[in-house]
Amino acid sequence: MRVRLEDVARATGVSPKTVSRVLNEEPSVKESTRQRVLAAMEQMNYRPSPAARGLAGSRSFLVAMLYDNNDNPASTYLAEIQDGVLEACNANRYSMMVCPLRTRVQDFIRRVDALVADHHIDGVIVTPPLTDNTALLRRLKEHGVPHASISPLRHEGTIGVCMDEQQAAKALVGELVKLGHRRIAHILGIADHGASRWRLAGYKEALAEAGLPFNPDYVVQGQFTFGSGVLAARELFLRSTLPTAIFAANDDMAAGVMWAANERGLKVPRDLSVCGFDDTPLATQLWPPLTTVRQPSREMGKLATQQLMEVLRGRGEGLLLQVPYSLQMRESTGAPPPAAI
Amino acid sequence: MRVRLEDVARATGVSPKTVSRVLNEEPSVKESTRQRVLAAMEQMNYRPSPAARGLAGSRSFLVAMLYDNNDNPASTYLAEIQDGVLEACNANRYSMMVCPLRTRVQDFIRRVDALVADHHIDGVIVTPPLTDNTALLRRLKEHGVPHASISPLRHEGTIGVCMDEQQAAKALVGELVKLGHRRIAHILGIADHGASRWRLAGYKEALAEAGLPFNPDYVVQGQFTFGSGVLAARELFLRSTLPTAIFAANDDMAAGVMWAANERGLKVPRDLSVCGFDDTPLATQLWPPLTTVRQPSREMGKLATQQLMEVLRGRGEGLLLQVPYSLQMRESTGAPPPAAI
DNA sequence: CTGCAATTTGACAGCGCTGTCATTTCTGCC
DNA sequence: GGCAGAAATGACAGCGCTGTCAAATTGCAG
Repeated sequence: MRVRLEDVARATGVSPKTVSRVLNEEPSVKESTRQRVLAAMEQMNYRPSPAARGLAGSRSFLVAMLYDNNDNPASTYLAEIQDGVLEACNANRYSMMVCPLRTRVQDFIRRVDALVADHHIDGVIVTPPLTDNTALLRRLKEHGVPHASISPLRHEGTIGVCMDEQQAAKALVGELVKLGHRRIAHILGIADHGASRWRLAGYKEALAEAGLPFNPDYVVQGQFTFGSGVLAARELFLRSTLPTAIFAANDDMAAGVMWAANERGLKVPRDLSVCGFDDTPLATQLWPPLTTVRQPSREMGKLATQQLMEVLRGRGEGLLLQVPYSLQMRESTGAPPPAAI
Repeated sequence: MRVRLEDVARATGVSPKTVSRVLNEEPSVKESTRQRVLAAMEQMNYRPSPAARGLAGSRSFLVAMLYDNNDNPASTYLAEIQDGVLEACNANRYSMMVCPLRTRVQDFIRRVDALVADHHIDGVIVTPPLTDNTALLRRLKEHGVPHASISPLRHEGTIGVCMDEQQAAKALVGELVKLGHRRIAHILGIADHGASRWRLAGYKEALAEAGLPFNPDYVVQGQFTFGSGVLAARELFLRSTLPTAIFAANDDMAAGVMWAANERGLKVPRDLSVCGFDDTPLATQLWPPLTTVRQPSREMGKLATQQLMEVLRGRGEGLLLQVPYSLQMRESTGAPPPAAI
């Protein structure tokens, strides 16, 4: 029926344990033996049973991807990350489970316990904003489960992948300045998300560098959602002097700004320049196409997972990689209206 | 260390096998015994080991969600379905794996074999367009793995969930007719997808019912993607007499149509009415908001999974449920330009 | 009460693999 | 050529649960 490790052992003329050693890439197997075993595995189409491995051994070959189910970042962002994580998992013969967490629910840490205890998870991929949830991270540590983070707020002692979002935001706002804008507003993301902080910091930095004043009236709170972008824009439109450009902390909110601009009869970019952050598919589907910062989410999921794999395979400590950003200057930004200068 | 089934047995004063029976909801356990066991499980916080259950028993408590990775429908659509599937799985103490399949690759059926053989998958959720992939379905049958489908083309002998898309499309196009449109174009989805067929059929039916001629020049091929919507619209704009309304087979293509309309300086809905299908988040983020048909994807994922569970639990055959559609008449549709009548 | 079938419970092996520790085989070197 | 030590391999138990089948218990008609 099923080809078992024992069958491979018999076919090769070695003990099951030796086959197990080959399977797990353990040292101290003679090269010639390893080759014979590998050949037999290949020839017999041997596929180890994850259940048996999980039961007998200390590893489950399972990785969980955790994400926040309340303050859900755009689903496209998570979908892309998931895709990358999955690819890296499969390439390393690991399986992936997805695990939405409702951090607002007091009990959410129990879900993590259950996940780790039930499935014997080997490692975890943590996505924003969970990357900065101390209760979660502490619990993972207690369980002894290693994790890799995607865009974590704190960089020390963390592995995974990040992007210099502050620099990117600064560069983006710098471009607005170059276009001639002097009154640039910003829509914040959810308060304690790293993304919000960095993007705000980059915004401030760019203003300072351009010698422009930081005007608190031009900074309004958003929630990373489309709807919050609409509301924030409406609020900005109440200012006695309108901004000539709005930098929203992500694309969804930028889309909301453009929607609100349409609602108010403002033409983008003639009357108002708009830019976002992330370069989700939405960015190029809007009219006019949205100026934004490309964040290679899929790649980031993959890289973070690869770093986790390094740890799981005991090949090292794992690194916090930094991926490059790239500005996507598109048609939603342009020179400010002449009257405004 | 870990609470095992044996520990619960000892605490209750019964044999491990009896505890196992309670765990698996098997019949022929005295009610009083069941209660005592359940109480002990609860009190000791017993959590069965999936690995051990999978190894010893015939069930793995694992469900796989399959999706096509070439002709990828909008990721938001899949993300919503996944969310629903996951919810239903968790509610039934099942775990879910996601499994992208590249059907264009000759070898894709091997991936299915591997999935089923390795993980001993109990059941499968199949999403469009895999729902109609005969090679896949045959293979699942050979493996004896039951599946539930989401929006399958063929309804006979299938369980899962569907929507009367043809009726929905007919109703939607009917609304365009009511608004006064006489020249209504349609952008097709990928040829052999059920969604494409039904939506085209509904379009034709509505035309017939309104006594309008079916004009092949007004039906162009799309691929369900935003970009293909742009191309299709540009093609329609080459017609000597422009259509006054375009019904795209999904929202992404409809967004493409609106983009192309902007590009050509056509104002929606003044010069052109546009509508789509699915009611993805995109629909309300466009300007003007898109008229479309709401498809409750998340709910559909959940319902299909529940039907699968019925089968897995041996409680019946499972049904093919039908969920209701609902028209979302928004601002992308309006009366045709007076000159065009 | 007894006998027999139906109900409820338990003993035991084994699912396919890995951890531990013992054993064998191979080195290099005096 | 023989020996210590390293390298390679194997024997065996057992991970936590369920399937099979046998045993004990119960219910009920006669």
